Amino acid sequence: MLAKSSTELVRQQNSALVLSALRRHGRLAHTEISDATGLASATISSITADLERARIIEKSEQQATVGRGRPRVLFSQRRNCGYLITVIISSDLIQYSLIDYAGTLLDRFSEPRGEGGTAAFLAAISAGLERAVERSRIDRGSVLLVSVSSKGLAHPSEPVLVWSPVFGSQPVDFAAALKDGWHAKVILNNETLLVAGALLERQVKTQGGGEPVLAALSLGHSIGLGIARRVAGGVPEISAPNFGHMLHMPNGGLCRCGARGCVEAYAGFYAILRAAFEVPLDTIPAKFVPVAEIDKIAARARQGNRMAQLAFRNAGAALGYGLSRLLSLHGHMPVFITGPGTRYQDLLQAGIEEGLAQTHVVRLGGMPGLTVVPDEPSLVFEGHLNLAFSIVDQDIIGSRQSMQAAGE
Amino acid sequence: MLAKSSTELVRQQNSALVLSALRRHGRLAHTEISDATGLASATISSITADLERARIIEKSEQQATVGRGRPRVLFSQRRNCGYLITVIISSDLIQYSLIDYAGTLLDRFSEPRGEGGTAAFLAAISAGLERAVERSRIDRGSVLLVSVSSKGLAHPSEPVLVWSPVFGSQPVDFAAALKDGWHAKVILNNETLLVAGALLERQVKTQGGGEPVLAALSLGHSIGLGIARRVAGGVPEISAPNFGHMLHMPNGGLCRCGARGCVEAYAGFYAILRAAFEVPLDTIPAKFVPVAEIDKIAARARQGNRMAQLAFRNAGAALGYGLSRLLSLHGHMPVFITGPGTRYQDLLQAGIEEGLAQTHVVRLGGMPGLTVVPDEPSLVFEGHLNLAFSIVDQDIIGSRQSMQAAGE
DNA sequence: ATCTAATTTCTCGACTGTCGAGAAAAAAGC
DNA sequence: GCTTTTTTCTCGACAGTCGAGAAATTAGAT
Repeated sequence: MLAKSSTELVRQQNSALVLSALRRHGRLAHTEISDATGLASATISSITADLERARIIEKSEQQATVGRGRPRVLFSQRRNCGYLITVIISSDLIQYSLIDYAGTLLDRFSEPRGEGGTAAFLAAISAGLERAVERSRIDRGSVLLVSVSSKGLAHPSEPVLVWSPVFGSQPVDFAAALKDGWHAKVILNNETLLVAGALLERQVKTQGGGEPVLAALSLGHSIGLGIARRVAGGVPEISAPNFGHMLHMPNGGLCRCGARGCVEAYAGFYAILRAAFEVPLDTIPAKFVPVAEIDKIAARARQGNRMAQLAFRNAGAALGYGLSRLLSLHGHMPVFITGPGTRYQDLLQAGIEEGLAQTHVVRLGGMPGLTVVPDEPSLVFEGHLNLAFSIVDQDIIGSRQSMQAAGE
Repeated sequence: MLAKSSTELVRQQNSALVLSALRRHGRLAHTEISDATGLASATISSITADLERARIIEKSEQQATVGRGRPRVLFSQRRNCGYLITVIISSDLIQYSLIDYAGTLLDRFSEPRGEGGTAAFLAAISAGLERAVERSRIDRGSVLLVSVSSKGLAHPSEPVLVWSPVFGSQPVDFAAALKDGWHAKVILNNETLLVAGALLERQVKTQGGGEPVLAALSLGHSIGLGIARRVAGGVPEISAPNFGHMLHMPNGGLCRCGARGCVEAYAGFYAILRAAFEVPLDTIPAKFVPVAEIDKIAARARQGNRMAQLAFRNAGAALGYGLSRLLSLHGHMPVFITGPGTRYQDLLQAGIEEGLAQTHVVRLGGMPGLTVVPDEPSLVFEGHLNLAFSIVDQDIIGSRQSMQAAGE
């Protein structure tokens, strides 16, 4: 069923539009907002007045005026309107970042990821969040959103990790990490989903468009994939399919997930290690492989060692076949490769292309663009900010009380 | 970028809401529309008055009033507001249906699909369309939409068949089938996409909800797949990925598409034939296999013939592995199996389940629901109507002239 | 035959929103 | 000090939704 519309929703939508223009371009003047949003000047006056009264945005201190005419009044988000904490979970560390409403990074620290079960893990995160607010002397209640990312499968609507390399199918509910005194909403997303979102937003910013859809492939100990698509409504649609554990080969090598023949069981770091040393494919996979170990194999491969070369080539082929299936089921799209595994791109490339080349989609639409994007951590952080602020802004605008009561 | 909103769009949205309620439930009274849409009674008055003035809806002739109180006034679409033609292309026939704006089928006929290239094909369709309007003495100009369906890959936005079993990658632009005097828009969709859309709408109607996503799998000479998803906005999102030509097995059997190892090259009718007779897998596939031929193989399989059994089982496995990949990349969802191939479900089932069972998604989310839905043709037609009328209604409402000028 | 209750449709005024035009503000140049 | 230029702000017109209650119309009671 379609949703009904009303004049209030119109104002909400257009307020969101103003706020998102401010996010994208930073400080803007009245006229600039009007240009960016397409709304009439009078409408901008009305909306900015509302937002200012609600203490969501503020007029920046005057900067040196340039050119003649009435000086511009720049608007920007009120820094202490609220805060955002991002929690980036990787295999060995948990990184916490505190960001104010204007998007400025206030604090960042990492803590080693301890051993133990999900309870201990959640307790550690809970402590980390407490530490984050205490270090900056910020009221817990003013944290609007905690944005968590991890590898693995996130529940589509709840902040629950449905499957992860570390805890398997034992669910982890991050909502439980917030104790009393916190009012923040908690969201959880797959890491590579955020990367895909960040890449799409970068495209919008630089080319003002470009292809409307892309995939991000993260190579490392595990294999991550995110898809981002610009869709009619305006809000991009991002998802993180279970690519790493899609079937590559029936009855194939044993994977960390317990299944057989997953893509990861051929292309993950542990799989490359296994293949290079000709360990039987049903060997229980290594919990963790230091990058140095794979570097050694890569060095041998680059020196001509056949077995090492084959390990990378097969890994590439698993990825290529997997990508060909991705393109078959999601349509043709460019692929951006990121993660620690990109340093072996020279050894993987041939296999990837071989795997891709056979399929009908590729024969029809051509080889998809394969671009290596090295700096995964900043993409993840960017993705966090994009997604988190769009949610925070939506929530703030949605709660009409804040817009009206604050005006008293 | 988000889209800007305005009060006019609000009216558009709500008018569409009223029209879609009318589509779903048939004739409705003022109060019923209000209940169905959630709009205030006064708003319904205003909108229905507009639509009536624009000659889009009309008050039905009074029917026997029941119960006391002021008698209801029922609204329904004005039949001759415009017409819709559906063109359903199958391997041997082309079926034309003429439907009025109220959704009543006025005429239907089929013509054999001739030989020849794309030009001859388009000319035949052009003639078929002419015949459709002439038989019912309808003005070409009052046909609002021609909705075409076919197997194969449709262009995402244009009515162009990008790949089809018959014409291969030679594109067919159905817009060219309309000559002078026609103002209709032409849309083209994959047949199984329409099936998926129809199944989703049926779920909405009966259960008022149910799972928000499903897949339709059509088994026949070729393999079709459609995905339908209820999404926040209200308009369902339907797509037809290139499932049949997704890679099933690297360097596998030759497919009609020219690639090797496609799902279809193992699960299509010609593939079952090839496997049952132990013809080498790189044999050029048969253009067309009569169902009777496959029936014979099925009979032999049911009588215990090993080779025939294996042919079906391998076909099932190709489908099962393919579906497991679908679930990996699109999330867990129930699958509805349709098409002529459903009559061999008993022989395919085991293979399908075997192929599905191995994967991570299935181990996590359980075996997906597999439901056989026999009557594919009516699903296709239903899908045509759903999609076509939602577009027609949108267009009619969108063209503001019709709403205002008609009031003179 | 008339009155009352029930039910539905229609209308009015209040409210919220967008927009265009032009007034007001404020700095730079002459 | 006046003019030009540029930006912001304000006003009134217009479009839309909503709640309340009036108007319409029938069934049943008296």
